[in-house]
Amino acid sequence: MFTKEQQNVEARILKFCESRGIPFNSLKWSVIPFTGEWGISTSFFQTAADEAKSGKEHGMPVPQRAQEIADQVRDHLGKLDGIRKIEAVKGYLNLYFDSSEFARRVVDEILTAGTEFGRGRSRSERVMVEYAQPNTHHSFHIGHARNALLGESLSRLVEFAGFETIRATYPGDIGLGVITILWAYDKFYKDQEPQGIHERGQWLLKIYAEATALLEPLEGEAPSQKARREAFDAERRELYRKWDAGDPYVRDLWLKTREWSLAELQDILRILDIRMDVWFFESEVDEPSKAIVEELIAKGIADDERPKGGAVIIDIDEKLGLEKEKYRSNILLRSDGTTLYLTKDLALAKVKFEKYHVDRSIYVVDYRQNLHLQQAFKILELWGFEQARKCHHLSYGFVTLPEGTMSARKGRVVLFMDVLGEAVRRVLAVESAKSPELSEEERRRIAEQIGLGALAYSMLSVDNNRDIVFDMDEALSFEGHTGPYIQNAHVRANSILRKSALDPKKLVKMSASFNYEMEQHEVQLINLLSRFPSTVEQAAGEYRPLVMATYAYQLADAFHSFYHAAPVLQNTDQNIRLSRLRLVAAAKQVIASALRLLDIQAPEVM
RNA sequence: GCUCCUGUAGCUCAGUGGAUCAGAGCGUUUGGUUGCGGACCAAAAGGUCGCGCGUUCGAGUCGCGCCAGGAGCGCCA
Repeated sequence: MFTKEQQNVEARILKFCESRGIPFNSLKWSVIPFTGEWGISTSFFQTAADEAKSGKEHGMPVPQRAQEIADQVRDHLGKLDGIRKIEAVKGYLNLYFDSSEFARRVVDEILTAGTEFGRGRSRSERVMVEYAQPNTHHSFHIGHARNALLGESLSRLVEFAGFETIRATYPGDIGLGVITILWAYDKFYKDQEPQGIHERGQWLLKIYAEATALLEPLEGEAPSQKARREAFDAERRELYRKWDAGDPYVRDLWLKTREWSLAELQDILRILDIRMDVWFFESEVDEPSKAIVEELIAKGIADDERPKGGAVIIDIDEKLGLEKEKYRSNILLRSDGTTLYLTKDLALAKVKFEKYHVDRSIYVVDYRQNLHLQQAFKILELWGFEQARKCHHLSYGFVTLPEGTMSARKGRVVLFMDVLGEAVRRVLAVESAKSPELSEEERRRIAEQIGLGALAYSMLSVDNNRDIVFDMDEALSFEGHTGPYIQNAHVRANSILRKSALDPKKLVKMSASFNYEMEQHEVQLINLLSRFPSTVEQAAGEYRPLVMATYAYQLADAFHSFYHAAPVLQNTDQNIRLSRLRLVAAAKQVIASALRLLDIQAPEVM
């Protein structure tokens, strides 16, 4: 917002250095750490160090010389337009803007742009984000929720940063796990079907746990037990073979139960306010992926050991000519010719680029699949697929429970719907006391927004590569560094605006000067508001919703402090009152925008 | 054995391309008569940033080596 002033100053510093024979690299500008005033700063340590290296001796340590240069530059610059004060301290040059002018510019820009404030310039690149890849025939748990929230927040960030964004989901609708459930369902529960979308989905998860128990070797099992287990396993494998061969009975059974899971998934995506553009299914890329393997074999990249009773193998390191093991080797087709997860990912990548014409493809998948995805990308490269380099794995840590890893096989999972239910219960307990005037329906709707806000924020306020140990009390906390704290700032801002009895549209058109002695918290709030656009860019560029989560909290924190320190409606000075009302409107706008980028609702009351 | 991730306050975590941050929340302690909504605010206490070398004018931040925890490594996804 003060780029013109900044460029002007930088040009003058360059000229000054040239005239003194001081070596000059471009300057790095940053905001002055909070001092109650707004400005930018740069330092001359690098300049002084460069100078020393170039052999020009001043007989003083670098920091001292940096301070000397800063002093000289300050004197040289003299008085500048739009700059209220220049100071040289500890090797730094600080430029303080005129606070009133700065505040006016920031607030004007936000109110004029509205929801568009902070949006990046539109770019030609098309980005696909793939997330929400739960297996069907299971149920959506809290780990899937982290993935979905992370992917959705990233999508919103990338989109808002100016890229055309395509959201893609890739449910694992086939594979040995799915077949295992089909087998158990057909064998033990044929033709049964519980009522209710979520009940039905969750029931499949129970069947899965039961089935794996039957199929896993037991400690010291008797010969008869072993025989039974092996017989079951043979049935399961046979079922998979039939599915692969397109057996109508198996396919029908598969489609029917798959639909149960998809209905549940769709409902959860609706609850999370996620609208997918593209639905990929593993089963769809199953056949195409076999064709790719044939090509890899023909090109001599993969080795077909099936004639010898083996599988189709690819030794990536060898083909890449690497001495040390890095990508290792893997199986592309089982010895019976069926595909694996890796195989299908090859075909999927091709579809993404060729059918949807994307320029960049982001995979939101937890870090246990680091090697898997590296292998997939490298195989594509070996195959000659140029866009393999445009594939990025957004690796993140997984969600565990205090008692250990979640395991669908062991039935040890925390289901998303259960957490949501608990969240709503907890919010309602607080809400009925705080907002007795709300209707039952309204209260319920807001409770869900707050509960989901708490959950989403707890997931997104931790950096990608860290594991989360899920703790209900922590995830659903409403106080302090939480989603509801931020939502509450939005509600308070709204409350002030509502009580002002001013038409919001009118308020936007009015002007206010901020030409009074501002409170420190007021300046800090404006300072943070001005940083929203650069925060969007950083978060999107680094694929890190955490950056936005941290910002949103800081902004809400600044607003709460402002709220207590600076009276708005009670202020008798009409100029201050109006300036602050516009500031509150701007803060409300940016808090809402930041929350939206985190896939968190911004309620008007709570 | 190889590869990757993590180690910052009692706990959960921030700390962007080095300097102008050793920080936030929770918990603990203390304040905030009516007040724009107390899901809040103000304040106190609390850390050799796992350890050791190295690079640099300067290292939670970069490099290397250890230690500790986690993850992955051919017919699961």
